[in-house]
Amino acid sequence: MRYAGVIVDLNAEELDQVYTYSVPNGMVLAPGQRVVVPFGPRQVEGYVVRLEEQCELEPQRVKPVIRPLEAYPLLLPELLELAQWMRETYFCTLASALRQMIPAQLRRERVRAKKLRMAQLNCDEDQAQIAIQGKKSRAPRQAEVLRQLLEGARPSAGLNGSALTALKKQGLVKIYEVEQLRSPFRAPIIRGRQDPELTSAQADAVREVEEGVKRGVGRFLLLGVTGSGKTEVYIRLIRGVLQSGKGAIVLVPEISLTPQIVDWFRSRFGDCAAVLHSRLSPGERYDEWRRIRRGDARVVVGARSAVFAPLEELGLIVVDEEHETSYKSDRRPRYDAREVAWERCKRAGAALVLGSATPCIESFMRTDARVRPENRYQLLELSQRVNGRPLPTVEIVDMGKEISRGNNSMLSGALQQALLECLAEGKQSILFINRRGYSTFVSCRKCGYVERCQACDVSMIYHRSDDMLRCHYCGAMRRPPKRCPECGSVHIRYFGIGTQKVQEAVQALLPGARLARMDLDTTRGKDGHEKILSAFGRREADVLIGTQMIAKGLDFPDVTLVGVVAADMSLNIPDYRAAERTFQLLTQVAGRAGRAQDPGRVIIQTCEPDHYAIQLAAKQDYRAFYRKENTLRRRALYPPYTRLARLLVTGKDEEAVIQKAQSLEKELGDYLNEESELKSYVVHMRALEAPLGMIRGEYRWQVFVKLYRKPEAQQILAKMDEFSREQKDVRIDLEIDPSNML
DNA sequence: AGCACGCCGACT
DNA sequence: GTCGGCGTGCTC
Repeated sequence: MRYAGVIVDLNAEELDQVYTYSVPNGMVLAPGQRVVVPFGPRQVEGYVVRLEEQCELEPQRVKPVIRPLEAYPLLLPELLELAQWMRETYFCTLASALRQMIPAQLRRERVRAKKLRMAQLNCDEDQAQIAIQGKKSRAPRQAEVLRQLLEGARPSAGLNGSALTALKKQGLVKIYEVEQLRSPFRAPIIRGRQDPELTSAQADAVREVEEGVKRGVGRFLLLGVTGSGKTEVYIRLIRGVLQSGKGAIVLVPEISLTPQIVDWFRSRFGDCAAVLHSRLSPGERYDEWRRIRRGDARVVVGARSAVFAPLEELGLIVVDEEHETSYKSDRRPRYDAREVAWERCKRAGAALVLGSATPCIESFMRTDARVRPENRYQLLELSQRVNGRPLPTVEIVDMGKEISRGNNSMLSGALQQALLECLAEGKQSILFINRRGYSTFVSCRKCGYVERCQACDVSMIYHRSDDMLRCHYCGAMRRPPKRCPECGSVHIRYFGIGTQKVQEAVQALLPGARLARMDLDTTRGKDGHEKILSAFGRREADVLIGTQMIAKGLDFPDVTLVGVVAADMSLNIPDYRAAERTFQLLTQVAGRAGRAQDPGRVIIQTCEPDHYAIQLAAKQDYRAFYRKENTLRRRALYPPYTRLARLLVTGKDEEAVIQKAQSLEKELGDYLNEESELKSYVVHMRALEAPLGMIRGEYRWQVFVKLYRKPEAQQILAKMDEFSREQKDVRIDLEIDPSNML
């Protein structure tokens, strides 16, 4: 008798164990295969994790496997191991880790392979000829089908009809089905695009990775200024991996997975490339996944979850723009794709390359020679733009001085001048506003009253298009007041900077210019994002005005001017990463300018011209920023020197939320007193109202725990996770080093 | 996670 | 009397 160890596909703590089933005679199973098993009074899907000859349980307790769901194992052994690691690291059930590794629609059989019915002759040509003659008058459809099959064509009609069934019955044809893959690629492949010659710095980086891999070094951080050609390094590394018969995964932030990027990868790797992202239809996603699983596609480009792509022989994982927050999952399990990538690479003997112009502080710290070798990243550097194009010149404009000079416009004299020149020269410009929302709020000039959303406790934003105030968080709408609700004054002022106000100011300055605006409002439709960018790329607009979302993306060769309207907006939010975010944003934005022949010009407007994040972004000096920021983090005991864990308590009942947060603090304190050796790993602990005390009508409190980064501290995190389990009245969510502290 | 069982209150 | 609310226990 054979037995199968099965993880049932139910996400509950009590069920997070291996159940043993007997394998009926004649059923062939392998680890990684999905099965249907009886479970209590019903049937559930499960994953076979191991096969055994022996079974410790009494025979009457063991039930047989009902059937396999597929004829082959969906999960590779390597991914089964990875799921085990995720369970321990992210405190999730094995079932929920395994769920990340297959297309979601596959569960409960909501998606199937698309089958194409095919027919082939089951007799020799002479017999077919005789049959055609015999059927010509009595069964013309059958004769036609046979004739087409004889010519080697797929019968054009009647593949599902009675003619074919009749032929099959007579034994003249065989009917079979093949899996038809739904390809998500729209454009035909443009083949034969030549790989360009590498610069010497690019070639060095490629060589260093290849040599490092031979010496057993597995992790690399590619620090490359914007426009230095990191992608070409990735491509060359992938070519090497393919040559050795292995495959590669390229992770990119979801926002950069545009059809252009996808087509571009296709043009370099042809059918060998597969793409996995959220905009694929369930069928497309399943079929791309199948192409990878079957080994037909060996280069996978995708967002976060593509780190689980079922490539059997993995040689390389690339994480592009590694500082992006989207690599951390915002749902349970809250995995970090960069960590998962490394664990997977270790098991597969593959190399991991993280690339960015502005790596996150945590990552860059690991390039330090003092870091233990098993945790260290080897640093690779591309410090020049390709073709020796200069970095754009960056000017910082002090907006405080502008106001004291009497310029109340949101566009400084320098920026106005530059916009005029840029338009006169027939070039394009980009204006960047780095925070929707925080901008156009309504306030009273007399008493300072600001209109706020009652449900979310943030200032409401004025939208000129429909003359309404909107809440950025819950979408609530209200008419702006004519008089101040506090003091009755009529001096209501629309304060701040939004994309619409900038658009109006620019239109007034450049009446003939064509403007395009890009923010959450104008990109709402399907591919809205895409449409605006490609229109701008086709030069259908002279000035592009937008938020965050234009900081990344494609090269626009005709853009010679980039203006940052208010650089300090993201600087003053209560988050220890505010300076890092601002630096990253400004550096990325500045990199948009002057990517072709013309030197670029960047103008940064700010009220804090001396802030190091702004100064060093202007100089595009990542290393200096790193040194400064690293020192501050060490002094203030912030990550990477510590770990921040927070239990976020949310709920509609304010009293219950506050009480729960405070009792959590107490329970955790009691636990630490019991396990006194753990206490020394805690820097401090506090229950506080969250910076955004209310969102969508729910109150928010948090218990913050700052821990030293020691393996022993994991126990404290496990305890906190235990506290975060199902509660009534409130919801509790454990986040570790949250990417958003609000 | 989801189903059976069981114990209580409210009704055709 | 019976229907159905949801707390409790169990699943190889």
